Amino acid sequence: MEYRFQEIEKKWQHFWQSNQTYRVDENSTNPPYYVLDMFPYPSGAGLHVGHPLGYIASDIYARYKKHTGFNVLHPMGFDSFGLPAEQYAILTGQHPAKTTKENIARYREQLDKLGFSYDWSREIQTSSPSYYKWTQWIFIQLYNSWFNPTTSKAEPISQLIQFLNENGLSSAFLNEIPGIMDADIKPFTVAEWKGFTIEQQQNVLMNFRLAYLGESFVNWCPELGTVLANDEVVNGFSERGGYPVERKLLKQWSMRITSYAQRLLEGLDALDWPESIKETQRNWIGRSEGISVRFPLIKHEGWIEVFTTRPDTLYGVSFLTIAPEHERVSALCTSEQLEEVEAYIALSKQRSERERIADVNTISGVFTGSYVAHPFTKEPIPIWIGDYVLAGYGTGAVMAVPAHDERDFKFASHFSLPIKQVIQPQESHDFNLGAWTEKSGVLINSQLLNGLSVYEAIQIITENIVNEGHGSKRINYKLRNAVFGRQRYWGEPIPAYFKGDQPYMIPVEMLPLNLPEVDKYLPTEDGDPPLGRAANWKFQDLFEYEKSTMPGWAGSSWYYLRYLDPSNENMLAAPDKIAYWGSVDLYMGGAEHATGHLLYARFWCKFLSDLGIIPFEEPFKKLINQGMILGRSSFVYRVEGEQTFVSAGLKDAYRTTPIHVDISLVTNDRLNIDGFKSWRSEFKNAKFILEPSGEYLCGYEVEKMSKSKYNVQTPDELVERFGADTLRMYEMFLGPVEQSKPWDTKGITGVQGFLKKYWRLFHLNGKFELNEAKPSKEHYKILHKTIRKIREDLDRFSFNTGVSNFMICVNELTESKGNYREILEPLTVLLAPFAPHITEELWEKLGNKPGSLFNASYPTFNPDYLVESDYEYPVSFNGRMRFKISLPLSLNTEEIQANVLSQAETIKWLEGKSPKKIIIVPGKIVNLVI
RNA sequence: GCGGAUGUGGUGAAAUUGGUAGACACGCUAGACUUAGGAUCUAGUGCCGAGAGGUGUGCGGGUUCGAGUCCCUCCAUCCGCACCA
Repeated sequence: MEYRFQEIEKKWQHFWQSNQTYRVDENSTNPPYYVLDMFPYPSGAGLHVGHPLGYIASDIYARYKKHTGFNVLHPMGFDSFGLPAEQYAILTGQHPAKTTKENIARYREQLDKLGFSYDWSREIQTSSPSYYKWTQWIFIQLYNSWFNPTTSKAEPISQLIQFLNENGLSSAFLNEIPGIMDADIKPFTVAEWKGFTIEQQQNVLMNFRLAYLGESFVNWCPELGTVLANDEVVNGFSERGGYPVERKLLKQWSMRITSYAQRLLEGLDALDWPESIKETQRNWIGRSEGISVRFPLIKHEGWIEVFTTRPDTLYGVSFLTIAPEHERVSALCTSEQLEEVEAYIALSKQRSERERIADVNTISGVFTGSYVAHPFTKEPIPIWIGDYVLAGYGTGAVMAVPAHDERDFKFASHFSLPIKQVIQPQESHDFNLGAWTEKSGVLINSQLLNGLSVYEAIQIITENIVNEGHGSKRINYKLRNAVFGRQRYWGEPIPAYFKGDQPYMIPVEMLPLNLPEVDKYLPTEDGDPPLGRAANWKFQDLFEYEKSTMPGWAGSSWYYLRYLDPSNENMLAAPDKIAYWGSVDLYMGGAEHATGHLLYARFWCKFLSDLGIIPFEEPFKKLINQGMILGRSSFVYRVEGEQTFVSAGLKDAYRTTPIHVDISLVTNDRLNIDGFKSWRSEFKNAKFILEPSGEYLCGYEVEKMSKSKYNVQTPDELVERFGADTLRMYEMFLGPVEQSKPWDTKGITGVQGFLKKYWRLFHLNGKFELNEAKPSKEHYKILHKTIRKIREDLDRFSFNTGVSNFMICVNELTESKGNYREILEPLTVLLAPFAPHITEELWEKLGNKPGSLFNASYPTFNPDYLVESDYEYPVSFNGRMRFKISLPLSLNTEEIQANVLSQAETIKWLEGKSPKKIIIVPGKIVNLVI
């Protein structure tokens, strides 16, 4: 009987759906296990074969866990707010909700065809009000919280108010608070605090809130008409769409993620994540330990504070450089320098972020005319302005030590400023060519530091700076607070309204704040975001609502929690359900979210944990990044000036132009000529120069999958031709999940052949028929060897070798006529996670209850069946294997040696010499050294 | 520049702790069955060599009885960050 995969797959998909086979709840005595895929954004293009790669792997693992006695949560949903749907809406006038709904339906249909074990009763969509109600709720909690530096935790803002009532705000306390460095807030006493107006007090509190409205330089994308977070900007262009991005000073809703910088960094160590992702996050957080040093101004009040990690070079300072945006710039600029400085600042304002990045090597700057005094030598040091200093990092000012910093060196060389050596470098180093930036060498020209190593000098000078009141130790982070408002329509409304300039949160009982209808998805004439078009967009008909919406990452920052209790109307998820399932055990998804989603989700998780809503600090225990699947484009070669196409093997004899051809017309590089002719009218009368075999061979190239390259492979088409089980196994067979690889259908027939062969094991003369006798030891051995390997493979997520091991097993069973019920029944359970449809069918035919396979327990490996009496020893001479000899495993080292030495082969290879040494590892190898 | 990862046949790859390199699959070659199929089966297939044999995991070196695996130098490719003081 033929393996009719289409019939079988349809039958079981229908069965699973109508019987709710994959539904899970908390009423189980089995331990819980949570397997999660990064939910997709439902784009108009649908899924291509790259998307399911991770889904298949996690589905196999989830099913495996289920078979081995876990209560497995394996949900799926859609990240359904976002720019593409809105861009499409602007073009067509169609409501984004409509296209989103259609796209979700299409995705769902494609996913269903692949036989995933998702519990769809838990489906969530970030754009549905019942979901974003809780996204808004979390936002309000963030607004009502601050980060207490003493406890390193988020606490209610009411506790801060109480603290300020009792203590006021000291500069020491202010210094300790991570994340508010860039805010302009001054210390005050209790009396001053109490004397503030309510508005003044609120303005102070705004500097502490974890979700806050603040003025800062933001990434503004004019084309998209919205601000973007740092991770949404790639090399000065928007990640979505690739439009230019500018710096702009704007009042914006932001997230004080920098408060959590230290905890986000520390938390990484314990995570079972790929090293590259952890490293990327560490890099993005960018912790650096150093000291801030105050250089007193000459002829002005106060000082310039710089941040440095190299205080050992303090005696090598020859000038200070401050950022063009530095707050003291205009005050410090003397009248002689005014014109030049103003011109420079105007120029650097004009330069977009993109230009600055593209133009790193151009050195520009200007002298302010003012000086500071060196804290120890009291020598005057000129203050320069340079745009290589970033306003947003450290103090926006650096002490320039040209001899030991590459950028300072270039700046000094360009403007002929002094270069003062304070570390004796390696002899070979030439100061005409560049700075000595190594942290090695002996200090010179540095008074009390002379003769010390760099490390010692850092310790001593730091102590002196602190003791003499010139500065304090400081830790800086590259991580910036994340801009949270988007001037777009298709996102969660920010649940705030305004009385005058003061924002207020709407009461949580009134959530959700529904996304209003608008006539157009464009900004208003006054430049307000699209929500400005909504009729009466006012709280209680009086106070204007916030018009920005939340960014794409808002909904995805906590969705893993909603799956635990998706329809709860009273809280984001019930505490007992959160306690039962816990955090995600296995998270599967792409590496492109390293600094976006994965960092924000960790931030919100820590916040919710501080609030006591969840009992864990990290959302995802183990993370696996599935690799990208690249497209494999096919080409035909048109002879120049003709409608003649020459096969790839013969093309070098002609002058040809390669043309992309739709990969659906190509099988194993062979062109479907008739299909090609009717593909496009211009090829209707095409002529062909064929290979001697009579075939037309196409050339190929590996590129990104894209419509314009005709290399997009949809899973639907392959499911149609080969079946879902074949596609599932083939995607796994391609190679390790973590690895990127080109898509190539070449090998898929091999996997299909395997399933056919497996199917044939159960059939004799076209009928389902098994050998009911007791299997031989040999057959048990085949089975148990496979059980062991498959379990090992699954435990280390090595799905590709798993598929291979199934092939080996079926090959061996076929060869040895091992069609015993006692062998094939456990094998069917073993294979079920990989190929759920064919195994369900055979499971039923074996006489089991339909649909019960999912709950069957996984076969266990019995070592007794693998006990061997003999072993084929490889015998090596000088490490090179020459021949094999089968010996009983019971032999000891001496007996093995005696046996090997008596072999004719051994005598031949010894060539009359006697071995210097004989290494024998029983059960492993024999090696003779001659 | 800094950080991470990866280099193995014609191709995708395997080799979990140092112990038979290339499992499994594609492709290719030859053959069988065949009114032909994108079907199935058999044999072969790293490279050089007629063979004996030699040689072989990016290059060069080291440790070891033994290295794809450990150590050092270099090269290439991919990814991330990048004027971060």
